[in-house]
Amino acid sequence: MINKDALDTLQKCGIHPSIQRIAIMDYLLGHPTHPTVDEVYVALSKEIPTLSKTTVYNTLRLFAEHGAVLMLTIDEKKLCFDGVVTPHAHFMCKHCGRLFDVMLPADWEQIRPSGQGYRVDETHIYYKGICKDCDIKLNS
Amino acid sequence: MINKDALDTLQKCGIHPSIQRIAIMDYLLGHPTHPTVDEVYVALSKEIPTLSKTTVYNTLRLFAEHGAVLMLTIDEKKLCFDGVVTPHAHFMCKHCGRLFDVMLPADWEQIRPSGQGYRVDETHIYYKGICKDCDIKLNS
DNA sequence: ATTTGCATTGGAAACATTACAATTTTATAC
DNA sequence: GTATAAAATTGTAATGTTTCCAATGCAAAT
Repeated sequence: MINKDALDTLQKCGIHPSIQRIAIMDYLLGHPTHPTVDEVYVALSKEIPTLSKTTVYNTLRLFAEHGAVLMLTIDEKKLCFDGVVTPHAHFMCKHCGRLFDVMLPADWEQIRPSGQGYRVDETHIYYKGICKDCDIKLNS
Repeated sequence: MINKDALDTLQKCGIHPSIQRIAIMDYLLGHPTHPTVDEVYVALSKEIPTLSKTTVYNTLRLFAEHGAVLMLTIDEKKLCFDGVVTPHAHFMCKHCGRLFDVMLPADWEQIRPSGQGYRVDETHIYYKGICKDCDIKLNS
């Protein structure tokens, strides 16, 4: 049952399930490539021909508001979504544009701005540079 | 001479100065509030009535490419610019939307993606939550 | 079966960003 | 200082993305 995880995630986050919502969550969980709204829309249009892009926008925003997905604003040209919500950081290759998940030391989330009265809900860490593949290509 | 710092910055970054470029850099240095393209444009239109928004776009992109300013993609609704390029982190208040500068944790440079062959050029750290002012307002 | 309240749809509108050709400004050479 | 070439700026048009909204569809509750 491929949709089981998707449904579980929605329920755990208090999001009312629907065909579209399950399909979108399922797509995110099955494609950990940080897709954009358009990528999700194009891919799912095949299974759900009536799917509206507005629904994808609404649904992904809803998911993000409920903490069911992460909204990534790393690349200024495109907004990406990540179905993996366990704490991790990202690396964006400035050459190929791909976005990678990276592990960080276990305690990095404890690092906080101190003494200014900020109530921190989310910590975001990302890096930009050149990935391994592109580094090899560029040096050959 | 208010424009001295702006001119110095441009020259240090190898950017050919012009009236518009100096004014835009001067504005960023004098307004550490992380303005958007539009805010810069509206503010500077008063002094330079012929200023084109295209110029503001081109100039800020040029600055960012030369490392003269930081492009901040923290808020998905708006792209902001920061004239302070010394390493620091940011805090965005989800209630009032303001963006604050915060000190980086002392050991931020230790926190790196390790062993995956990534060549890291930039490190970005930011937090989201509720700022002191809004926290007080919300609890009263 | 009817009502009520969300969710979805699709087209239109709003908005942000970029492309480009014309113009102006600045730099360089004479 | 003038002529020439190069670069920067401008304004409009084009593009692309995101949101709005009214109509429709669906599902749970009575």
